[in-house]
Amino acid sequence: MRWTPQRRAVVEALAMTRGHVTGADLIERCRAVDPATIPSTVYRTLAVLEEMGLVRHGHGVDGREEFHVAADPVHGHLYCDRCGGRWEVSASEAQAILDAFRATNGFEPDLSHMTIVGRCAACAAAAPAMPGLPMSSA
Amino acid sequence: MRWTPQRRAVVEALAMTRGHVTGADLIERCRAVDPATIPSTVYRTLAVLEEMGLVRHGHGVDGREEFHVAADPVHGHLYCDRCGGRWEVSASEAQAILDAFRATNGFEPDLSHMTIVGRCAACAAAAPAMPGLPMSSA
DNA sequence: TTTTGTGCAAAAGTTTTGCAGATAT
DNA sequence: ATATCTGCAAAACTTTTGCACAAAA
Repeated sequence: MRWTPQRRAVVEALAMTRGHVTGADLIERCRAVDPATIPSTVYRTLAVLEEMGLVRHGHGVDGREEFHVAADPVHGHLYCDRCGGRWEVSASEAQAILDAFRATNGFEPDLSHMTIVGRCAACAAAAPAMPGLPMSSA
Repeated sequence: MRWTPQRRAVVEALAMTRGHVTGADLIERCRAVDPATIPSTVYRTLAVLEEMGLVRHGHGVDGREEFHVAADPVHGHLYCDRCGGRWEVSASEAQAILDAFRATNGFEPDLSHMTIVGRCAACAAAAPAMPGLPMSSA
């Protein structure tokens, strides 16, 4: 594994991010520093970093990949269907949720991988999703 | 709203599907019946049907959209990171999970929207994900 | 010096859009 | 009759790939 300026740039851009970035975002951020940044290099770097375990990815509401440094404290993402609000669930808050999954079928979810879509408390109260009635989707 | 042969075809293809289909899949299925099927028509039809509440979409492990008829019994999807296995969680099985979310922050997740990635019971036992150590990703 | 990574350009794949002509109602 | 769809073609976007050249070790 070679430590090149390009890889350094990607890692720095990533480290400078609180939270997640899409590939396209990251390219932008790298370009802000070095306009000569090449997309394929960024994606290839991300792939290498992920293989090394330094970076991980999840998916946002729209399904696009979102990258973050693996060292980040693990947390889940919630997205409200109705108001568009976003929340984070810390690992400790998620404990009960993980337990519920485990109890149901022994599955150990990686809550940080996929954004959880649904209704926040306020919106659920304002417009409860009726069984059978669809929620509007992202 | 006009009931055209094309829309009928999309709805029929969708109804004939047990479970979920990606847009591309659905186009294939329609083409099997009518080779003249046009992608944009299919996507536009899906958008209309979703607006009408007849169709809903979620996201697969890779983030791609997956469509299903809204009348389908609601269920969640689990995907194991390690063995690639897939499981479904019925609405009733998911009850405890929903309760856990609710208890944590009042959020009402739509478990059918996003595939939950993690480790199945067997894989978790075989190779527990160490805290801080990344799981390999999809 | 040799292996590994980069730049570039092009492709792959899904989904969207614009517009003229067709069609359901 | 007319507002609404469809077909077509092209674009928008993200991500991937092939290959010759460059550079890290």
